[in-house]
Amino acid sequence: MTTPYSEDRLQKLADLRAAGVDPYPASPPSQRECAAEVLATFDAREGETVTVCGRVLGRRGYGKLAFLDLDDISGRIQAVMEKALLDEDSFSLLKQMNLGDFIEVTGELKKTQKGQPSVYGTRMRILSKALLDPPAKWHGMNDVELRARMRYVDLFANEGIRPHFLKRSAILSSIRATLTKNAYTEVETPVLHPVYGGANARPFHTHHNTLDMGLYLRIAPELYLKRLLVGGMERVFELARVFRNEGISNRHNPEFTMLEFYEAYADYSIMADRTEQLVVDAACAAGCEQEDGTIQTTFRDETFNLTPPFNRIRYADAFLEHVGIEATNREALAERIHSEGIDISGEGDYFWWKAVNNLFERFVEPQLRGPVFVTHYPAAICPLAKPSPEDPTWAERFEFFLGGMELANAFSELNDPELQLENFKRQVEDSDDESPNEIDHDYVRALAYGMPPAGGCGIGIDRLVMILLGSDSIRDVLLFPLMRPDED
RNA sequence: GGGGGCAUAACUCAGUUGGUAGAGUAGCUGGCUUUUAACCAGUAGGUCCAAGGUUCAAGUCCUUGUGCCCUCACCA
Repeated sequence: MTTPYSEDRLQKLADLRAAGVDPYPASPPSQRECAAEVLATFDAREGETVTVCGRVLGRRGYGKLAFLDLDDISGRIQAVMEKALLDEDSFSLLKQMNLGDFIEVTGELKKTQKGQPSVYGTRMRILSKALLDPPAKWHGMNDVELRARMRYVDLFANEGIRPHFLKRSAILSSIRATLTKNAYTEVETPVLHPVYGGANARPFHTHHNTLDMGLYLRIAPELYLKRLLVGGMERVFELARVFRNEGISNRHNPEFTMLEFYEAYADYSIMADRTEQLVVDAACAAGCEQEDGTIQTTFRDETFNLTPPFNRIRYADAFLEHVGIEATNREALAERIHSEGIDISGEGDYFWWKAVNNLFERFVEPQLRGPVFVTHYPAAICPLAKPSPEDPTWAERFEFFLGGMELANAFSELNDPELQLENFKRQVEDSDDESPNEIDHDYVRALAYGMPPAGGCGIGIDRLVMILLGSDSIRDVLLFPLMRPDED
């Protein structure tokens, strides 16, 4: 999509240069103030001379007078360009200016006849000449494809987009604050993994030239973060960009952000407390607090009450309620699995419970509007979780559901190196294309040095942001979602 | 990967049973000293996503391809 620059803009650029004006000057404005700051203090400062900068997004011109709307991150301010007040060079510059250009205006704070606080320019300077037209001012840029491909235009042409992404940023800050407040340390672990693990997903492959070795982009930071528990770092978290070579949908992007946090001497239940606090704090940071003190968000036409505490139910109980069969009733389940046309693709516990879980996903999960913690998952499908002491059929694990989506997944972390090795071996034997096909022996060795009992949790941050901001698609909360390149 | 939908000017969109391409905004020219979607007059702007096909004639119908959207599958 090569868009040739318009003739007239190129002409104006040439005219500027011919007049000895640098259209892309190096020197920054010396005493620049932002629009919101000027407007907030306007009444007290009327008559003062200030300098404001911004992108020209509106212009209403007269013969010897023009009104310009200057847009900066804080807001918009009107500059009045009156021939009688401006120096001659500045007034003639108006001719060479287009919508979309960045300019600097110095002038006196004064209200217009209609009472609008404005800067009456005495001097103007071009800061950056735009060669492409901004989208139509009233309609903005609507096409979702264009908006995502050219987010740089979306951000300035569509109202509300910058605040929207600033809220995502506020949620991330809130997460860091909540965890730091609880004595967690933020860490960074490798993105390039020689062996992939910590989740079931197909990885991206890459290659290191000098070492001549294959590498994977991480599908989860889990196994490295738990190595840190072995090393004695008791509370760690990582806001990790992870990569999964899977389908793309309105809730899946090949790279996404996952928060993982691990805490020694904690278990899945304490992690549920932490998750609750993280979600509540993030919701407040996103502005979900209501006047009556409740915390609410509306996502896909459904309103969710995030006022703590969140419900907790057992997997087996939810299963019985929505499927109508005891999760341990093998005979009845076998019949149901068969009648639903679900394949049991192999022998043994793993495949059996995978089929049972298939029923759970199909009949229970859609009912879980949330916020709700589902606890005690079948141990056979939880190779990294500690089996429950009361009944090893179940693992000390929860998944957290909100807005009909799985948002978080947590365990009491398995720290028995021999059991872990067994689980890894079974995983590799049963490898069905999704699960890791190689054993991470270094991780097992780390466990053998002793890992304290610990709880760990992973939260899908993009989905959390979607729900808190009421965005229907993951693409609306990613600045640059993955797209096929357009030909050009 | 399966099914469905969309693709027309820089942006937002019209375009009838197939008959030779339209508007608003942005741009350009002129006018205008209080507008805020400024206004008035004029002007310019198109490989109708691409390639084939049917037809006297295709933006419109058919086939294939490309991109995006929705949906199902997959993604614990």
